[in-house]
Amino acid sequence: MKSRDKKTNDVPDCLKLDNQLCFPLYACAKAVTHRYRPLLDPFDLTYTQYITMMVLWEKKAINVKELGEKLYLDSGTLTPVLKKLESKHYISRHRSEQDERNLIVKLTEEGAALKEKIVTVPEQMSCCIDLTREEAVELHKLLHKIITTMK
Amino acid sequence: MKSRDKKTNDVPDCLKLDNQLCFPLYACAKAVTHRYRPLLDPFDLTYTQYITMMVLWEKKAINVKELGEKLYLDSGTLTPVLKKLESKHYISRHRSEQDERNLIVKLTEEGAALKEKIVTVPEQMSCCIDLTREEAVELHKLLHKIITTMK
DNA sequence: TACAATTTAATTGTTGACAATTTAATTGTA
DNA sequence: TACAATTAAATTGTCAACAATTAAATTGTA
Repeated sequence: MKSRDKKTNDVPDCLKLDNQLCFPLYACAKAVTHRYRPLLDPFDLTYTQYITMMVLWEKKAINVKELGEKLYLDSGTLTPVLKKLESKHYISRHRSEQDERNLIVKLTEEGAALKEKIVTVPEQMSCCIDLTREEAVELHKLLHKIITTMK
Repeated sequence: MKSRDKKTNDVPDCLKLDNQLCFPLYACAKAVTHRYRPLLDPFDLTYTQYITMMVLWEKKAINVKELGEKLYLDSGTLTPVLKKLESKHYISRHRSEQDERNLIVKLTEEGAALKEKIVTVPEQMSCCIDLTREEAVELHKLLHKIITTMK
């Protein structure tokens, strides 16, 4: 029924969009990110800028490399994101004095203060993801399993 | 333990990257798409081009609107993707004679032939996603639940 | 110490994603 | 029929993602 050669409409099952795991994953990630937009607009943040801020709320100072490891992003993506956040006065960017290769990113007061206002965002998001607590935990577990084995 | 106000390191739990569902989703989708790259390179296809071809292998002719509904993409994304696929001679693009607003996308012979060669790709992918059959089914179910409730 | 190797960010170039707008064709209706 | 409203795709502009390369600082070692 699900072998490679079994065909309906002369396409192997494994080449059908809906039989793949990757496509729902891709579609779902886009749909969720999309939902963030109206929630983040009032704070003048994009989703990528938001997750960058999340790292900083947990860790006041961090360099680009370490930030990239947490977010799975490289400096090519992060440099412009960080410059944007700096221009919004949410973060500061300075070279480390010990090692000038490192760029240290820090929250500004304004950036730190944002944390208090923005807690409504994850609350609103979890509302519109219509899963039970158990389903959410299960999904989280499965996603992490893939992420760790992929790395 | 997981209330909004419960804090460790003075960040509410709900604002921690790893407590969110959206971030693992985003990270996982990127990791999987990334894995496609070396598999698709020999066919000179990007992931987006690949899923576009998948729709066409199932449905020989389709217009941009319908294609966009299947892939959750708009014409702003699809127009350049389709032009690229056309330049690679995998598809043809023609206006419908009945309604000139519609652009009809069709497989070329070369594009149709690609299907036979590319079946190894989903096979290789399913190998490197380290889930049991049951886990994969469960993940698929959960993702679809989110996608449908989000739309 | 000198200089090769490594490390860190930034830059460049390509592709993707999407909002907002534009253009052209078709449909609805006064 | 005339023309307003709608529809489909393309265009424009912005941000994101990532490979590959570059520039600068640091580290390792002959």
